[in-house]
Amino acid sequence: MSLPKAYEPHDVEEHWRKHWEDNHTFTPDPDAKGEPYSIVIPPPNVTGALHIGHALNHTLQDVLCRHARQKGKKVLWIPGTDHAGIATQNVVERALAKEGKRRHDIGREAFIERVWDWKREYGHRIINQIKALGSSVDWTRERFTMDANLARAVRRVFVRLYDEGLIYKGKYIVNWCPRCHTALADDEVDHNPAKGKLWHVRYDLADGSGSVTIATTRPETILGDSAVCVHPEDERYAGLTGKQVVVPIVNRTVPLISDRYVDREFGTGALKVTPCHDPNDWNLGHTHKLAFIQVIDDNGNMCHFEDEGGAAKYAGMSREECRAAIVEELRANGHLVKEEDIEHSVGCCYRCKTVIEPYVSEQWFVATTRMAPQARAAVPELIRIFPDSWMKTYYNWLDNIRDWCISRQIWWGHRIPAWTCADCGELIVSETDPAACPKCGASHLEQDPDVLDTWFSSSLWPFSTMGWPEETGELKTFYPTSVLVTAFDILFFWVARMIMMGQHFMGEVPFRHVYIHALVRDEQGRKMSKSLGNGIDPFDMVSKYGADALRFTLVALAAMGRDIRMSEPRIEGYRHFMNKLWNASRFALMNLEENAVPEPVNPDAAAGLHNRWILHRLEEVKAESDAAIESYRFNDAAQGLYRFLWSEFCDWYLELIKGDMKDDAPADAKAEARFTLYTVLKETLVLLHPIIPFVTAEVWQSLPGHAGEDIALQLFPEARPGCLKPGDADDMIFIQETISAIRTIRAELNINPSYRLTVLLRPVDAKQKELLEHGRAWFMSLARLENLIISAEEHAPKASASNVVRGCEVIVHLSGAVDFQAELARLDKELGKVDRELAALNGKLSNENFLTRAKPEFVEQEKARAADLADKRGKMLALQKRFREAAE
RNA sequence: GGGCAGUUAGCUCAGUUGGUAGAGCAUCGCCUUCACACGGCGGGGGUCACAGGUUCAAGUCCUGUACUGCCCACCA
Repeated sequence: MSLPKAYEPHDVEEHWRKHWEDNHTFTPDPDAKGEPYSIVIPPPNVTGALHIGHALNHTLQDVLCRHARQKGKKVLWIPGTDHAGIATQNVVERALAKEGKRRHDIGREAFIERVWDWKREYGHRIINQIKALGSSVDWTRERFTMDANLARAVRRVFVRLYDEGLIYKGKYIVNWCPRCHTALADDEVDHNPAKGKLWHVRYDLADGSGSVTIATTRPETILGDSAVCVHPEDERYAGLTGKQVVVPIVNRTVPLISDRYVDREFGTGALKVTPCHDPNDWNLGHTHKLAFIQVIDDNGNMCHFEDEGGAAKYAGMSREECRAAIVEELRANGHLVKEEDIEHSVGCCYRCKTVIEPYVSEQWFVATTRMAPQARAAVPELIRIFPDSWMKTYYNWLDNIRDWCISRQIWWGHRIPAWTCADCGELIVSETDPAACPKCGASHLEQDPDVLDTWFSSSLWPFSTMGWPEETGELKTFYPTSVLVTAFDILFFWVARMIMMGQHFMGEVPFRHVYIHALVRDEQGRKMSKSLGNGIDPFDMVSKYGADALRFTLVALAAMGRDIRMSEPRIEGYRHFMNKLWNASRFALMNLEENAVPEPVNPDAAAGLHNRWILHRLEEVKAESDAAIESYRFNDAAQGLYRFLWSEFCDWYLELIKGDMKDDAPADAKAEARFTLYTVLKETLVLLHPIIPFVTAEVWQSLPGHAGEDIALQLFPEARPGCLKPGDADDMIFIQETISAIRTIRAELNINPSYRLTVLLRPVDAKQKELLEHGRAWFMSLARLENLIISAEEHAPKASASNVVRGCEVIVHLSGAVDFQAELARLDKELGKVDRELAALNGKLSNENFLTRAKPEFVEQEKARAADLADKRGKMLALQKRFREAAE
């Protein structure tokens, strides 16, 4: 079987994607043997597109899953998508807007149908993108957060929590988007800096004894004031608390209170309190039992209120109009003391950028304050977070948690399973749609119009996807999942809530590990975003460089706890690695007999030093890459394999066996090299497969004896402890160092690479001599020699260039026009290095404290090094002297 | 304001119990050597942000400073 000269990913990937899907390769049997290993995918927005962050997220999970399969585990990786309430609704609303319609024009049912249409049309796109990356998910278990089964789980959870008092309905001041007509979670509000005005307004004391000046950016809320508040220790206002003040315009008499919340430094140190229209004032209103006066409605307009002081004229105005009008009135009646410019931040709807309005309304809540302690206690005993620096962040959030507002005033999502009886007002919360009021029997029931926050269904994802509330085999086998892989930005919305729900409904945490990976940034370290236009589309990259190149890049850069800076040239660079692997494999195939598995030899007893060396290194690399993946050090795994394959296997091993592969080479040497080549390549392919599944799959099935096989089903190679031979490996490295020394001399003296040199090696002892003799053929080919003399008795000719490697003098005969200057410069440079190192070492060794207090074995090691260097220095000085004489 | 990271070669970054500072890319020189020019061989390049401290020994541990980035809270 022959492979094309350069790796072309496109067809290869297409073939294997289809193969894996058609064969249900990644559908586990829950009853099979083996330890279970499971992951649920963090479901991306169904109508979105995967960005590079998803590509990283999915690639890391895929590495873990493929690796776990290799370790004999039964692996379940569940794919799916999220309905993403507000985001999706917005997308569809925008599409409607193009037809000149708004959602209210077509009505709730028709609108929801439109969203489903949209989902059916665009849901495939994201699924195809997951497939393009090569993710080894179980496609037979694909889930969507609005699936019927998941909807059932949502209702079950809602009703149970309601019955237990952990879900309640209450008035609360929420972040309200007057345009979207929905409450927003705190984290759905963007804080944008804005230029505004700070108006200083005088409030007269009711007893006429003076006044207090407050500062506000929102004078329109004066209409809803129910107190003025100062800091209890503020001398400026000492003695005033407890008095009454008169709110301008409405002439309302309200108390002057004190609270430590007030910042004395800001404005005038006196704060007007509007409990219905500011979250902090809401808290003050409750602690000080103030009046709650609503003056702004759900559209952000001034609503109708009691006509105090003729204020009714403001009703119906927008917030902005009213603000201007009130400022004018204050100016006119002399209450406006000062107007100053101020830079402050304004909360805006994260979808539509409308300024949010704090608004008191009826909402549903989950009492997460009560669920938090148990979720907090799960870390780190039951759940380990990697890297553990995120634990503090997790604790910090849970320690400051507030109840979770779960109702959203939109249409797309899980509708709240609560009904109100139109006749008697009874509130009914039920898993199934009730036919009649259980209290009065009437059938005029109105379902709550709100839907649940998207994260509500997401928080059930680890068990809802496995069929809960049924007691399924999946749940029994695969819950809790092994690890959750996610970016830190949803640690709060999602991870903590999954933990709470898992503990509450499954009696067990939803995952054992949480691996928090990096954020992918651009070359300048900026977050990739659509608005900046600096995003790298992962699928452009896949089509240009192949999925493996993209995956390898992401994995190689995924150092724990650090962001990734991504750029296209980097991916292009790693594509070269795919090609290198491809060509190394081509070389192997050319040197193996077609369709014939090499005759096995005992790898523990290989005769060739090069074979013993590469087998030794293979064992080390196996252990290292295994350990690296198991401890989420993805970059270590990728870089270790990169180095082994390129710098050791290709650069040295393949060159070392070329002699063995010649027709006239001894049969046993050829057989041993072939088998070793075959073994090392095969096992390296398996080690690389979790990171680069496609190219490894393609090469694997072209190997003799593996036609038609799927590398995804191969087990992790067994350890061969008998192959670990550090001494032999070191001997091989000595030969490599010696070859490199000759090459360096050649390059630095500008001797043409094709010119065949004569070299003298003067070994320090018989063992070294024997070793060099063993490597004679390698010296001849890899250093391109005409003649090699290995003898301590032989002396260097005067016209020669030299170096010393582990005491062995390496002497290159120079003939013809010798560039004396070049060689002298080279020797000086080399000696300079030795001198500097030796000086540092001698300094250390003459330090009494070092000799007495450092670990003895370390002192010994340093002494040996010093002796080696001194020996090298002496030899080089002698060689230099001889050369100088020749030069004169 | 509270908290968390980071600062190592031109660039992007590794550096796991303190013990000779590394990789990839880029750069320079030589080479169309029969797997690969998406290649081979070789070279140059770093006061490990700064200042102290602990230690025989600090990129690594401690304290402080500066700068950068992020998270949380607040901005009446």
